[in-house]
Amino acid sequence: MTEASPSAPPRPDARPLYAQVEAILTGRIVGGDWPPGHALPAEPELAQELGVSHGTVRKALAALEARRLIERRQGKGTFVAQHTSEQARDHFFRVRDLEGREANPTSLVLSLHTDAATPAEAAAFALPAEAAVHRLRRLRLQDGQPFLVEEITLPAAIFPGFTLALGRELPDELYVLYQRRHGVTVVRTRESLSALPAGAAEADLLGVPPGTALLAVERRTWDAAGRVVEQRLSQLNTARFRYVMELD
Amino acid sequence: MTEASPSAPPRPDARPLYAQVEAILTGRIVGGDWPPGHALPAEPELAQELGVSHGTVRKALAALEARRLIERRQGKGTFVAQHTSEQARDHFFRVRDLEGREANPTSLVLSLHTDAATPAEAAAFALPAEAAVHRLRRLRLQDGQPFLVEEITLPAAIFPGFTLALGRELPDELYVLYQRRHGVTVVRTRESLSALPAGAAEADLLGVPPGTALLAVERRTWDAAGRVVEQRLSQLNTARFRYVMELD
DNA sequence: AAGTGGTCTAGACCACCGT
DNA sequence: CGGTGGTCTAGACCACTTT
Repeated sequence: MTEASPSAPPRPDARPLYAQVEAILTGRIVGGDWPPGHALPAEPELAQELGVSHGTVRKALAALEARRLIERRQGKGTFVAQHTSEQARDHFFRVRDLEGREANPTSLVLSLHTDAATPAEAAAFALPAEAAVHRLRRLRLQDGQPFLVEEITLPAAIFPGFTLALGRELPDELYVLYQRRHGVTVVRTRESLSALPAGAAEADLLGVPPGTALLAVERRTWDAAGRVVEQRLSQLNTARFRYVMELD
Repeated sequence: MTEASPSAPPRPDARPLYAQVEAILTGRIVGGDWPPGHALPAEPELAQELGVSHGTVRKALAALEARRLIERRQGKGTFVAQHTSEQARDHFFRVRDLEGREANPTSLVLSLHTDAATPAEAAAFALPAEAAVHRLRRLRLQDGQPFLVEEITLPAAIFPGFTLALGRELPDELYVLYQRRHGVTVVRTRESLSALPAGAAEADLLGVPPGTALLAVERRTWDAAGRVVEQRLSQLNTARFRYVMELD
């Protein structure tokens, strides 16, 4: 830790100590020193190693917990967060049925191939022009009924050799797979919602008349290192499901 | 504060001290002991009055700040939150233009009258059957162009004598008005989004062809005391504006 | 019993704001 | 300058989990 001695003259580090500790621990987690599920050192141990007090370590850990990078369990320890299907769906998948219950959909992969990024995609991902991206198109169904079409774009540089079995159901949430297979921990998304009439292809897939009003969700996704790691366009038939948001 | 003496036998209060302090302060704020904008006692003063340490008071205040019930300003003091137009819009109004800039709309009141709650409304507001509710219909415009129609329902018991000048622009966000004129502090909303074709009346108001896909937002609103204080249905033309959501 | 995270205290010092 | 909130420490004790 930077010295806090009374005579240190210029700029040790303008941020408070707990913020510095938070940054150090964030770096170790996103850098892979401690993989998902791994236990962090105990609080007194961290305090001694970093040369700060117990309380300062706890304040940093509280911030990491709020960002969902770690999980703390009394009596057991502190662990790097594992993305589980339930957590990922609960947190980032805002679709609920008309009674407010969470959807529990299955996924059908329609296509997956790799090609050159459009200029807009290259800009969004901060990639060179025409860098390789994977494009995934899938249909999500509840009780055998399709209700959501998604087109997902991933930079090949971040997801080398990304593969999925076509036409097969996906058991896990995609974000779990990103973490387990590619070390990508999703921590933030930004979504822009609009309403649009169903095109011929989407109408066919969703089993609705062309022109039916659909809810379009354009999502951009960031990982713990602050990189844009995914873009997706989802089109939702809101006859049986809604997009639900709580603000407080 | 409940005694924490080592010999207190049964259940003083299972919650941690800071949670008890938070509950006490919440009660004073929502009860009106300290109106919006009023300064709270200084931290050492609160600590002494409640018989807890400085650190415990600070932890409770941090929770109140996270809930946006108070604002702390270093060197000045801690104040009961004032809803300002900017804050209310920023936090609860998720509409942005296509470049991500915040909309800065004006409002046109189309109608305002009082009648009997529907059974669904009575249930939502926990009111007796056919209790009085105010119904407000308004149009929101940006640069003179309408883009949003809203129907707002308020329980008359919570908003006695609610009035607005018809056909006039509203300078302030409604939630500011709820707090200033009726002592209602909005702290939470839940929104359910769907896509639907524009009806004849909405199409006419928004200047779009009937059947145009609109984004429908059904909002339910709670105040700091946990009461449902508002329901509204907003219909948004997403040609120029989007509903934007950040999750992390 | 030992080790973990969770709570609480008492006190020091700093950064900012007003007079 | 005195008063405010913000940071940091050292240590005590509690609650929970595992051995």
